[in-house]
Amino acid sequence: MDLREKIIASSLRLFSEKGFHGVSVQDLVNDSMTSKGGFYHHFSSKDELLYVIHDKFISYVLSEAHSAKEKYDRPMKQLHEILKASVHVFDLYNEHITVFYQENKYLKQEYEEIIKQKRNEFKRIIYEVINDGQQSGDFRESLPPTITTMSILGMVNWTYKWYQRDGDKNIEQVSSVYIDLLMHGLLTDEALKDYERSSLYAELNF
Amino acid sequence: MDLREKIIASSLRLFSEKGFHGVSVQDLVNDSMTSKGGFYHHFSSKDELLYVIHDKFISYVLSEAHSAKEKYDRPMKQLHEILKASVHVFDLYNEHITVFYQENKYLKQEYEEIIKQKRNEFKRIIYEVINDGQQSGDFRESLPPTITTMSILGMVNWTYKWYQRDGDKNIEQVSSVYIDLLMHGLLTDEALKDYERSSLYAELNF
DNA sequence: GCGTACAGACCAACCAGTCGGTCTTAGTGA
DNA sequence: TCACTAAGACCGACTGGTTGGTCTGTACGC
Repeated sequence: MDLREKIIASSLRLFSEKGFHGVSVQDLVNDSMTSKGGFYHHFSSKDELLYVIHDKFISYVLSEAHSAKEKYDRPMKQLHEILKASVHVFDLYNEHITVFYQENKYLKQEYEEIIKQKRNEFKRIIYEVINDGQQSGDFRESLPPTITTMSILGMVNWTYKWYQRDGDKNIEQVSSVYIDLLMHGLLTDEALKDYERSSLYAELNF
Repeated sequence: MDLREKIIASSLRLFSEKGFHGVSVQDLVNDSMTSKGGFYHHFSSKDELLYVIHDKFISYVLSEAHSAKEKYDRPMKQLHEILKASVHVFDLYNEHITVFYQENKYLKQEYEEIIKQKRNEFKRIIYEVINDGQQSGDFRESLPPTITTMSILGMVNWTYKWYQRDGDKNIEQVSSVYIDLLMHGLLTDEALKDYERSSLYAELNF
């Protein structure tokens, strides 16, 4: 692991524990066993480091969401796959996500705009699936798609506040509950029957 | 409005906009048109001000949740009422909540413990309703109550990230969607029929 | 000998909190 | 009624400590 990665690893641990403002560049430098010079050789500022962490996570979750969506044609199945993949990311990038949601207020405007765009794209993917699903008859039409999108995002994103890798529930159990709850919540009676007959339902892990 | 309230009002606006660390005591003092002396006459530290904001919100939401729960005996109806009341608080205390969830990492330990206790009590109320409802047959038993509780909390709490008082959706529409989604997600087929026949369902505002 | 990777002393800016002081108001006693 | 006192409310210059970032080096591979 080179120095740049060591600094990022230290910052992830320290930022997610004490917050961006609770950790000084000197703390970072001590923890990763380098120096101020070393730090500023790799990053132009403390703010850039914060941006790098943000971008690494959001870019990853975005690519996962895209490929999950492309895997199926039917909205019901797309949603299943997107939920599964997005929640799984919380297992891999738990610390990135904690920093992402805790400290995004402190991103400098130039960085903020790049991140915002990617975050909106993620939102758009889910919105489209909901919308398509209402048109195709998978999802109940009485649900307004904007609020529904935010409900789903809330349920999923909140995971970072309480989920622990070494807790008594694993991430597949978590995503199974989200999927089960949301499928019952969203699907029409007929689509729900289809869903419960499908292989996707069978592989849920309670 | 006395000076203490003016300082709190300024801090709510500035903290929720720029974050706790993005606002200095001097900024606060300028905005509320007082002085360092005035500030420290009313608050022992910047941290105490942060605590006061936290406590005001969490104490309110807790009392609302308690009285919502006491209003009915049947878990299904208790949940309906708790969701409605909790989401409504987001309309009243939007700025408090933003500060609460954004800056709770930076609460000093002495304050943190008081807040944590109240937050856990809120969690416990929902957990109990879910648990009671599974025993009474209102809620599907295949859902693990812990993860289910956190799913609900996530959906509700995330509201602060996107809801705007002057947006095109009002808070009753938001809570109606949450309630509709969750009732379909949680209730057994029979309980759902009961629910849709009830007056609570009739008053939902889509 | 030249560019890249890193070291660490140093600095200017900022910030939470202090402290000596003023102004207002309420109470008291003659 | 008025002089005096005490206390609470508020003021703002000042301080000690911390922090992000800079700058002058140095070691080393090519």
